[in-house]
Amino acid sequence: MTMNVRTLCLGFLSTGEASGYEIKKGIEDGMFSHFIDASFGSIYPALTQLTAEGLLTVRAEEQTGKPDKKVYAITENGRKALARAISVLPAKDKFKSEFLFQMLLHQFITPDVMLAAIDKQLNDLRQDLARIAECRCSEQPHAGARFVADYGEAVLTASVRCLEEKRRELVRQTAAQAAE
Amino acid sequence: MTMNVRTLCLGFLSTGEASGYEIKKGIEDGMFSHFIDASFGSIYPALTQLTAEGLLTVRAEEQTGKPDKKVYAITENGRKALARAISVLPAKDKFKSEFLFQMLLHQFITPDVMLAAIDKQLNDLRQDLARIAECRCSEQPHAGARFVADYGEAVLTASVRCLEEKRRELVRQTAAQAAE
DNA sequence: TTGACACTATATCAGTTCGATATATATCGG
DNA sequence: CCGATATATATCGAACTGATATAGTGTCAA
Repeated sequence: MTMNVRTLCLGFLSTGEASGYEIKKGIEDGMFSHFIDASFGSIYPALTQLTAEGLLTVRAEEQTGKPDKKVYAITENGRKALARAISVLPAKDKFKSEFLFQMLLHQFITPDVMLAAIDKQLNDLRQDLARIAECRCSEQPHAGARFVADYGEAVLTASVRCLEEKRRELVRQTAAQAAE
Repeated sequence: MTMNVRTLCLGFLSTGEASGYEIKKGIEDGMFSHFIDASFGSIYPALTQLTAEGLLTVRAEEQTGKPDKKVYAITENGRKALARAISVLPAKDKFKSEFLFQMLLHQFITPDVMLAAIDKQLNDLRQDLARIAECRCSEQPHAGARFVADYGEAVLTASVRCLEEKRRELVRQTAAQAAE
């Protein structure tokens, strides 16, 4: 699967036309955000390239009260390229966590730093859960959206539960050591 | 948190000396693998740089039956730099999944491609679970290792359960449509 | 015995992506 | 009127991946 920013843009635009800015925001806030991210520095060049290849069309749109924008739309060739790119066995998921790195090397940090990290992590996870719930309400829930929402919710809920237990354990231990 | 390959190497070497090759293998097979990855192309330059800065020491070791290797060990300054790097609030977790991208855009793929993708994903998840169980047995389980193992196991188990249900649902639907 | 393959080991490099920054326009609150 | 925030596009250095090169050693079947 050729999973790069190009394919991501094609995927996003398969649901409707949008500008580079709107793609970035849409990826951050919508269903894509659970498992993908992309920066302006990769989106804008990708859109220019895809347009040059005839997989997208551009249209300059003047706006009142906002800067003008370039609205991109997917072409028939673009849809074919998208279908081709995602009809391959997917690569393995990639997960990067500074938090777990910190937890594994906990002997190098103080208990209060550790507790702060856990609380931050719990907060991040709960925000993600809230965003999924929001997507469920706002977007029309076709089968694909329901799939990724259910999957994301299952994973995040399990993470929160595990972390809450770990947190209780840590507080208990710290209190016990302070009592000595 | 300055979480880059440099910090990763310092973290790995905090548990004992190793060569660049051993670091790569250790990251792939051990506890680090659940939440981090790094390539030779980033590890080797990082080790050279860290050594030049006095955070590591090198020692050439001749081997019989294998090519010679450069064994790196962390210095006192290296431990300090590591402690400094991980005593900061961690950045948010990053999760990339081609699989979920495919599932979100399921209308562009055929049911058999979808089923193959789900089976591959289930297989990947189960392999990860097996690796965690293996780490639990082989490595001496200090608190940090138990933390990341429990966390990883909770997340992966939830993923597998969710996916198994989704798979059953899909098979049921496909059979129903074929019967029409 | 030789050729294919796999493992150990280090190194480099093109291509991709991130994160920061620059630039511009417009709205809104103080 | 100033500063903050939002919309919008673009660029660029730094970091990282994935592929490739190089080289020594072991194994195993044809």
